[in-house]
This record gives sequence, C-alpha cells and structure tokens, in this order.
Amino acid sequence: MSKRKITVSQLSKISGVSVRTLHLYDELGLLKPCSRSEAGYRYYGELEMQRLQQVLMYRELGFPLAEIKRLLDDPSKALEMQKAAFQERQRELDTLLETIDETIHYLKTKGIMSNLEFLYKGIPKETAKTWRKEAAEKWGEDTVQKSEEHLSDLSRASIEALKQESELVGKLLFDLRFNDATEPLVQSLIARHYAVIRGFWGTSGSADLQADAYAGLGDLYVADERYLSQNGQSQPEFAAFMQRAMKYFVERSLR
Amino acid sequence: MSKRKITVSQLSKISGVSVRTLHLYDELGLLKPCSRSEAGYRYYGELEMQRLQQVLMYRELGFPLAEIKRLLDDPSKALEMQKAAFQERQRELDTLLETIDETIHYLKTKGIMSNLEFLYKGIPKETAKTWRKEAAEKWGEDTVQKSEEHLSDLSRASIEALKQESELVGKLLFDLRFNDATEPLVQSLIARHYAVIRGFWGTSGSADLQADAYAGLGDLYVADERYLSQNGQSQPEFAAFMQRAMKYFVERSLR
DNA sequence: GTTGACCCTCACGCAGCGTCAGCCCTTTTG
DNA sequence: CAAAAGGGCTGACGCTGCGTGAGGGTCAAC
Repeated sequence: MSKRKITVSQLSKISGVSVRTLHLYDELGLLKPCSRSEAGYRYYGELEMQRLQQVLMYRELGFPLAEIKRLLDDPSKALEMQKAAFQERQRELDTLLETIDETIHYLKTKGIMSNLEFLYKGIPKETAKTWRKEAAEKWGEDTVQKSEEHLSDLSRASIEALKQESELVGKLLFDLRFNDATEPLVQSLIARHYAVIRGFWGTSGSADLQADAYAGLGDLYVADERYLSQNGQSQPEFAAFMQRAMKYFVERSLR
Repeated sequence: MSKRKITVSQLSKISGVSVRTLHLYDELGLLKPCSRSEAGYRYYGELEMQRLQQVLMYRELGFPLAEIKRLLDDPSKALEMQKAAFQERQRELDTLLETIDETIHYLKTKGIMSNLEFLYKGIPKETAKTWRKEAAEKWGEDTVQKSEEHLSDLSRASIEALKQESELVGKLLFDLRFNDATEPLVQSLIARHYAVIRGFWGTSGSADLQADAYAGLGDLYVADERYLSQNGQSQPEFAAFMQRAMKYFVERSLR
C-alpha cells in the first residue's frame, strides 16, 4: 500500500501532460487531487494516477473532456463507451476499404487499368474479387494448425505489406532506370507507384490535386536526393528517370 | 469553359463544409470568391472549387489554416509541403510498427507468449524476424511477372488482413465454444483475440486499462447479441463462452 | 534571512469554427 | 404589384483544450 502522494509537477512529468492541463482537469472535476495542503497545494495518489490514465486513453480516442467525465463518473455507462470505440474503429476500416475500391474504380475508368492489364494477363479483370476469393479459400481451410501458422504474421503483415510494396515497386523501377521513361512497362509500374503513394498519403483530395501532388513529388525526388538514395548512396540518374516517368504519367494518364 | 458561378450555400452543399467556414476562409484570404455582386453576395467559380479541394486536403492532413494559405499562395513552397506530408505518413507507419513490436514484447514479458508457444512450436521464437525474412525471400525473386502477380493484392491485403484475422480468430473460437473456456488452446486463441482487439482500438492506454476494457468487452458481447451474431443469428451460448474465456484470460494473464 | 524552486489563482489568447442577431436582397406567391 | 419566404451579408459572442504569462504565496536549504 503505497501511501505516497505526488505533486502536480511530478504527476506532470510522469504522465507527460502539462501542469496547466492538470489544473484544468481539476477545475472541470475530471481529475481532482486526493488532498490539498493548507496552502492549497495539490497532492495526487495512486487512484488519481489511474484515473488520469483513463482520461488520457479516452482523450486519445477523441472523446471530449465533458464526455469523459460523464463516462468515468457514471460506471454504468461503461458498456456504451466500449461500443462507441469499437464501432468507430470498424467504421474507419470500412471507409479504408471503400477508398481502395474507389481508387481501383478510378483507375479503371481513367483507362489506366487497361495499361496495367498487360502485366496481369492470365489474371481476370476483377482483381479485387479474385483476391477476396483466393483469401477465402486460403483461410477457409480452418484446421487449427495450418491457420495458426499464419496467425501471428498477419497484423505485422498488414502494415509491413504497405512498406514492402513500396520498396518492391521502387526496386523494379530502379532496375529499369536506363530504359525509356515512356515505355509501357515503366509506365505501368509508375501507375502502381502512384497508387502506393496515394496509399501513403491517404486518399483525400480530388483527382486533379492528387495528380499535381504526384508530379510535384517527382520534382522532389530530384531536388532532395535522400528520397531515392540506396544504402546511403544517392542515385541522381534514377531520380531524373523517375521524374521523367512520373511527369509523363501525369500528362498522359491523369489529365 | 463553364462560366457558371456558384453561391456560398451551393458550394457549401457540394463541398460539405459549412457556410460559416466559407465566410471564414474568405476572411482569412484562404479562399476568396471570384466575384461579388453589388449587394456583396459571394460567387465562386471552377478555380475556387479546386482551391477549396486543396485546402480541404491539407486540412485533413492536419495543417493549420495559416500554413495552408502560405503553401497555396507561394507555389515555390510546394516541395516543402509534399515533403511534410510524405514524412508524416512514413512516421505514422513507423510508429505503428513500433506499437506492434511493443505489443509482442509486452505479451512476452507478461508470460502469455509462453502460452502461445505450444501453437507455434516448430517456428522460432523471433516470429517477427522470421516473417521479415520469409517476406524478403518471397519477394526477393524479382522476376517481373512473379512479383507482379502479388502486387495489386498487397494494399488490399494490408487492410483486409486485419479484418480477416479477426474473423478467423472468431471462427476458431466459435468452433471451440462447447469446450472449457479455461483450457490452454482456448486461452491462447483468446490471447490472440486480445491482440487483434487492441489493433482495432489502437494501442493507447496503460496495460491495466486495456485489460479492463477487454474484460468489459466480454460483458458487452453478452449484453448486445449483435456483436457475435452470425448470418443474422444471435449466438447466446457463444457469447457466454467468450465472456467466460475473456474474463479468465484477464484474471490469469493480464493482472 | 534569503535564495531558489515550487505552488497557487486569475486572466488573456489561440484556432476553428457554431450560432445567434439584425439587416438587406431576390424570388416566389397571392 | 406587394408581401412573404428564403437566402445572403456582417458583426459579435461562445465554445473547447489548452499555452503562457502576471502577481504572489510556500518550502527546503544554506
């Protein structure tokens, strides 16, 4: 039973929030010190630290302070709040999936997909659906062992894949850096690169703006060699190649 | 050349921002109407709509309005802003990877990993590194065709995998719903379930709080049958099973 | 007793809007 | 043709979640 009380600044240092914030939380009744000295000094105990953790957790989830107070003061609301957080996450994932669908649709209608098709010949048009089915088959065989082998990989994979993909596309393009920037193979890879970059950026903004931004990135590659350096070696001719290819891609396929 | 001008409320409806916001942006010089009627009415044209899109794009990326104005008014700053956006995304991905590492580390030190190991026997301890290597080998053979087959899958996969994983774990647990909630196999799957849920929620908050939240989720499953319903059929005994298993897991492994 | 390092309470300021109020303009309706 | 309805305009104040002082007490050490 640690009985030690802690001052504002100490709590501030421990928790990472400012003293001012603690003052405010006190004022709002969100986090009151467990005791005060005669001089008015605030002292916090174990329970207060726990409560602060809770406050910060919900704050991170985007809850307004007033709501956090309600939730923490009325424990019967606990279920509600779990629900909200959970559904929020679900919604985010759904919209992410939607934007990917939109991107694909966008690429198709803009005629870029036809460009890509020569790479994908042998694979049916509805790549997305194919992917879904393959995944379903792959993961459908739910013998415990087999599935479990993949299990721990997946959440890592989900993020890692994004980085890997970007690296892969970069690698392929690097190998082609002495080719003509306008030839179909290069351009189809650039289209893929574009999609990946959109993935990194998020997908807000109109098509036009994305195009501008993408073209700008090509200039950036030339201006700042760090972006495309490999093993610490800058690759000026690769940068120039990318700039040409991206520019051509924007002109031809995105306008 | 569409010459049609548009009023505030119309632009508001199209773009989804409030009229007040448009007024504010005008005042700040962020988005001025292309013309005004004698009565002072604001009229916006094509260019203004495009500019608004840009503003909203950078706003979504978290740029303050003042900075957005600087960026858009001074085209020479374009490179800087691309840089910022790009690095921001990179940083987010990095921290995501970190939190996953932390989670794994956390599970290990808490002794849960030892629980899981019986499922992973045959696979070395450093699952993460193994995964990295496997991926490198798999994608290292960079003959264009082979790699390209996976390419379009990846960005979908990254998000889909998270959902798939959660569904898979749920499915496995469902098949075990008549078993004892405390037996090792069930508990190791629950541990996985816990990790996935953390993934959905994000990973803020202390270990204690996450534990509380997780236990609470178990209650939620029982309280609201929609969470665990399959094909529209609610599964009360499954919910009860999950509640037992999760509760036991929290008591045994997280306290 | 004095010097710092703390602590306190106002109180103002900031972004990014929401939300009136009070008034003018334009379009529709009777 | 006039009146009502529906926008639009410009202030101006409010809100959240703090940062950043000012002005002043307190506490431990020297």
